[in-house]
Amino acid sequence: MDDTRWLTDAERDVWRTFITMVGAFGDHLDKQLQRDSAMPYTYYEILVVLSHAPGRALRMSELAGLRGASRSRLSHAVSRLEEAGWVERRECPTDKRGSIAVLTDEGFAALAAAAPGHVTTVREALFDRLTPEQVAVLGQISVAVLDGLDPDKCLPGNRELG
Amino acid sequence: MDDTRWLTDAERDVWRTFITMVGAFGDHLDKQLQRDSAMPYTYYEILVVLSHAPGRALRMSELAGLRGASRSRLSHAVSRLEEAGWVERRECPTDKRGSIAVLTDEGFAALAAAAPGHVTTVREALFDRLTPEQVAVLGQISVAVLDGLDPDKCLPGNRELG
DNA sequence: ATCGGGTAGTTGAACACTCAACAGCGACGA
DNA sequence: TCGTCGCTGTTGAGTGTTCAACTACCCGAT
Repeated sequence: MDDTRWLTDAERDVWRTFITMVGAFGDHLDKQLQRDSAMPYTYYEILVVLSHAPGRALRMSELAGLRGASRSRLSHAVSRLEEAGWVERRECPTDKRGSIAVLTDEGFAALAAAAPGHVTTVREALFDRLTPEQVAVLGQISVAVLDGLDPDKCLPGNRELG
Repeated sequence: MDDTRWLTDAERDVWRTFITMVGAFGDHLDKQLQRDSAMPYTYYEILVVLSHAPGRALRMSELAGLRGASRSRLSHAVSRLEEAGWVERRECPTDKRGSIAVLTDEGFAALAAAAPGHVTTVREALFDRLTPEQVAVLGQISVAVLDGLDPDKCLPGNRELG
């Protein structure tokens, strides 16, 4: 009664290499940002998204949607970023339920200071190690997998600051 | 004074798609295992590695090395797995500093029960969505990136149970 | 023998994320 | 007007990870 479609040996090799790479790569990214800029990668991404928004401000739920994060997670994160002086909360004028996260000048400066090291890490650990063809295929793979995970969003490109 | 090699537009698109995919895919994996088998993915992997070891037992540091985890993380994790009755700690006969993690029969049963759902999730979310060529390139990419992250290990294949 | 440096593993605090519950507000219909 | 329902955002508890000590032990050198 086992109708599970197990992985072939070749698939298993790819799978284990892939999942190990993803873990090690994520650790590498996080450690660099934590060491050089005292922020975890997820917080960096929040600052990036805010920095691209008009007025460097976004409703909490929009911010959560753009980053694929839960409202709870974002609320906790913004509280931390507020303590650091990088983000402020404002009331939403059109909807009293809402609250708006605004990137402060300090937050933008912290982001600008963190970006070169982060982008360099990404380049050295990823793009410099791949051929242009591999990069192209990686993009196709990512889109294909993402499409399968749900009726998805957050693909529209965010410009600048990697 | 900016000698940072920034990403091109095309690279940035690939990067954002890739990092979003990795996050969403990891969440997907974790949620499935947590929901169906009450364990996080990292614990599943510990059980997998133990199940392949001779006698289903490994020194803590070997286990940590094989899974790319810190000793601290592994120690906490094994404590949890011990509470669940899935792993036991034994003293190491040849080195009194050491301790040995042993997979219990219950732990093996839990792993066997969790494996089909997990493998099915991996297949549906990843392999079923890619062409054989893309899978092959994904393997190459993973090896290339992993090679760059440090004088690496943990590539030797682990057989069975995905 | 024992001293010193390195290794193995554990611990507790701090941090990040999840989950479930909650309060507050908007929108729509009776 | 008044409910009701759904949405927004926050909160606190529980879980997992990291970091920095710390203990206990092995090993090699003097």
